[in-house]
Order: sequence, then C-alpha cells, then structure tokens
Amino acid sequence: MPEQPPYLGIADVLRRRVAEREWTSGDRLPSRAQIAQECGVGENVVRRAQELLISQGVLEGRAGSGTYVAEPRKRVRVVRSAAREQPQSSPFRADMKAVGRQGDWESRTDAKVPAPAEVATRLGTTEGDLCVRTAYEFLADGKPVHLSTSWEPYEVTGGTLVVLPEGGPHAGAGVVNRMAALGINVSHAVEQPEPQQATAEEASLLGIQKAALVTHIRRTYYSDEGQPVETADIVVPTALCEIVYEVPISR
Amino acid sequence: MPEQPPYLGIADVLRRRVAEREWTSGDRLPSRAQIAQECGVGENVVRRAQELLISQGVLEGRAGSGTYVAEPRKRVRVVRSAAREQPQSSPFRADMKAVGRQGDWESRTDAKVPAPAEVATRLGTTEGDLCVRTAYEFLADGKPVHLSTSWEPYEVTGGTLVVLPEGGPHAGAGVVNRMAALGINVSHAVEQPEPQQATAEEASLLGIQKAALVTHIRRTYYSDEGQPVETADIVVPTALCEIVYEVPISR
DNA sequence: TCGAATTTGTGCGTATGTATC
DNA sequence: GGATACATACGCACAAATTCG
Repeated sequence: MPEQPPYLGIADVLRRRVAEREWTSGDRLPSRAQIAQECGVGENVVRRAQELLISQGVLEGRAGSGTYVAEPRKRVRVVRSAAREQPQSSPFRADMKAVGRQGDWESRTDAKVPAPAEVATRLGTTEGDLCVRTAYEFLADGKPVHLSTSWEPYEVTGGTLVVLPEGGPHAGAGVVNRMAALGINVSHAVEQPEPQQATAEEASLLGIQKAALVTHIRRTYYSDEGQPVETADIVVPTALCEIVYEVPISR
Repeated sequence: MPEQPPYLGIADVLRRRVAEREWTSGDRLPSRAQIAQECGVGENVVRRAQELLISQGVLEGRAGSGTYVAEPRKRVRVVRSAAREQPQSSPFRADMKAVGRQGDWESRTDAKVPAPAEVATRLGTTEGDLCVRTAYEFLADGKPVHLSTSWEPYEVTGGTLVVLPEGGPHAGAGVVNRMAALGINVSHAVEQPEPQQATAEEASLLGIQKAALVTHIRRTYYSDEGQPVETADIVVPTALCEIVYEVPISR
C-alpha cells in the first residue's frame, strides 16, 4: 500500500489552494509556521512541500520576505530557423519585435584571447590559438533574457573592419552579415541544446531562481566550405524564454 | 570571507580522487560511514557531497549496493535537420547506423483516442477530437534511449492504409513518407525543446538516475498547406543522447 | 537611521524505509 | 533471513535577507 508521505499531501493542499484562486498571482502565502500549525504538521514538512512547488514553478520564495504565488510570465519566443537571418538586421531584434518587446543587448569583447580546448575543437583550430571573445547579455525591455559568449578565430576576421562584432560599420548586424562583408558565405549552423541547471552567477545575472532549468546551446556557424567561422555558448533560461526550431523537410 | 561549507569541501575531495584515478569507472566507493570517519565529518555531509556529484553525473548511487563512479557512456547523436528524412527509411535507424549501433523500437498504438486539450491546440483541432496515439520506445542495441508519444488526427489518416504508423505497407517509414503516400506533402516541422527533470516513470523506463535531466521536445509536422498533420512529445535523456540541430542559412 | 522581529534559506543530525548481497 | 548500504522523511539550529517600528 503506497501511503503518501506527509509533505506530498501538503504540496497537494497548497497546489489546490492556488488552483482554486484562494491565493492568486503575486499573493504572499502565510508563513511556514502558520501553515504548519493550520495543517497540523511540522514546519519542515511545509518547507519541503513549498520547495517542491517552487521547483515546479508554482511558487516563488523570497528570502526574508515570504513565499509567493509565481506570476505567469510571458516568455520570449526564441526562433531558430533558416529564415532567421535578415540582411542588415539582427536576429534578436526581430525575435523581440515579434512579441512586441524592445530588443537590446550589452556586450563586452576581448580581442586576442587564447582559445580554450573545447572551443578550439569546435572551431577546428588548436588550443591557444587567438580568438575574439564577446560576452553578450540580451535584454527585453531592459531586463536580461538570455546570455551568450561568442568565439571567432582571429585568423578569420583579424585585420579587417569586422574584427569586433560590436564595432565598425557592421556593428550588431549578426555573424552572417558580417562574414558576408568578408566574402565568406555562411551556409549553415549546428546547434546542440543541453538541459542544465543555472549556476549561481547565471541565476543572478538573469534574475531567476537558483538552480532553475536552462538550456545551454552550443552553436557553431559554418562557411559553405565547411569551415567553422564562429562558435557560441548560449544560456537560455526556461522561465523567460521558449526555444523554437523550424526545420524544413526536403525529400 | 567566503568560507566554503563542509559538504562542498568533501565533494572536491571525492571529485579529485576520481579525477586522479584513485577510483575509476565502475569502482565502488567506500561506504558513507567509512568516508565520513576518514574525513572527520558527519555521514550526512558525505551524503550531500555524493548527491551533488551524482547530479553532475560523476557518481552513481545504487540502493542497497553502494556508490559507484559513473561510467562515461557513449551518447547517441540525435540529428534533427532537413536531410533527416530519407525515402523508404526511418530517421532513427539512420541515426543509430551513424554511430554503429543497432536501432530498433517498440510501439503501442491506440486508435480513436480523444485529444487532450494541449494536443488539440497543437493540431489545430478541438479537444476531444479523435486521434491515433502511438507510444514509442526507441532502443539502441536493445537498450531504451528515448521515448516518444505521437498524435495524429484521425481525420487525416482515418480509413486509409496508413492509419496505423506501425502497421500496413508503410510501417515504420516515418511520418513524412507515410503522409506522402496520401498525397500530403510535409514541408516542415516545428520543434520546441524544454529542459525538464525525469519523472520516476521515465527514469525507470530509460534506466537513468531519478530526476536526471531530460529534454522534452514538442514536435509538430506541418503540410505545405500549413496544416498540422502530426504532433509528438519526445523525451530525450541527456545522459544517453545528444541532440543536434542543423539549421541551414538562407539570405 | 538603525536595530529588532519575522521569514525564508542552509547545514547537519537522526530515525526509518528499502534494496542488495 | 540477516547484515549492509543507500534513499527518504523529518527535526533543530543558525545564517541571511527583508520588513517595520
């Protein structure tokens, strides 16, 4: 006989109270001690139940303040498809415009950074080769929604006007457009999404709960000659963004 | 002064011992009581440290047996791209062949199942409309590597030879080929990958650790008339598979 | 402005359940 | 069936953050 442990029972009670609008979005729940007494269980049982609902995105804990009903956030739709790259525009701004939000970003680039081992293999170069590294923070209406760190081999763009992704005449135009200015035709990208839990640093940068789920995308752009021209580590928090791939079918 | 909590220190000790090959793949660690005494901390501190390393895939706990060093498993590469669909073949078998493994699957289909709300909106029909539901379990060398539940509107395939995905002359040929037999041209798919933690059921089906990370992909195939013809919920465990999207660039 | 009270978050111990050998 | 070891549930103490007088 599978007798349900107490904390799961309390979780069900809390979940139902939220579902039945006894407490609605943004409301603060009674303190743990109150709920515990009311339900006739220990404080710790309530805590476990709340932790469960927090990990499921139903509740939200704020240290020193209280436990709240999570606000359903409109998530940003991040589209990844062939049609994504527009001349003279950035893919991100287009994504944001599509949902009526203002897209913007901040970046910090370091030229001539030696490539770490993993980046080097992705770029088809060898460890220590020089790269241009750019760290991005993408914002929707001023709030960060996802992060990215981009690596370009210095060999490709070094000494040209597009060395710096966010400087020069093609600033912010995206990898594809910038490479086109060098006569390099970017033919396809390979993206490898992996589920992860946010690090403490990522969580504070993105304003999400600690250990919240994120998708870590390792993206590499290739020229039509099969040469990698850029690779990036992209961190997309599930709470803020939904990722959509549109894949065409050819027969 | 950021004084590191004890359990993180123990985690570092264990991690280093694994890295230095004091314990190697498949080895059983000493019991928690032993490690605790050896390191001069409580058993619970060791437990926390082991839990951390288990969640990171470094260790593996087996109830009643012990804690083991996780075996680095060769992950299956699941490619999702335009070139994926081959005439007369299944995408999955091709994926498996590429890594030298035998691809196979088991399935169970229920005809005339009423569509739940979420599936109905994805298929552009209304809740309760009849569907053909097929649950898949994909196997590599006989071991399950990912799961899928597919929904097709009965309206599309009902009364034809391809009603059952795994029966009739086109059994196992994939959605695209089967639809082609009806004169329906599948032009593209939309995939929405979301990180999740495996449910207890998924974990036992896939033979992975409880609450391990998985990618839950919601995929929908569309005809060239923009009509959804199939949608599926795919569960891909990170421990067993890596997901790769190849997205072409058109300018 | 500041400090005390409240509330959540974290670390750790103990008791019990359960799987394995 | 007994011994061993991991898994789970729960309690207590304290730290950290917030709120409010």
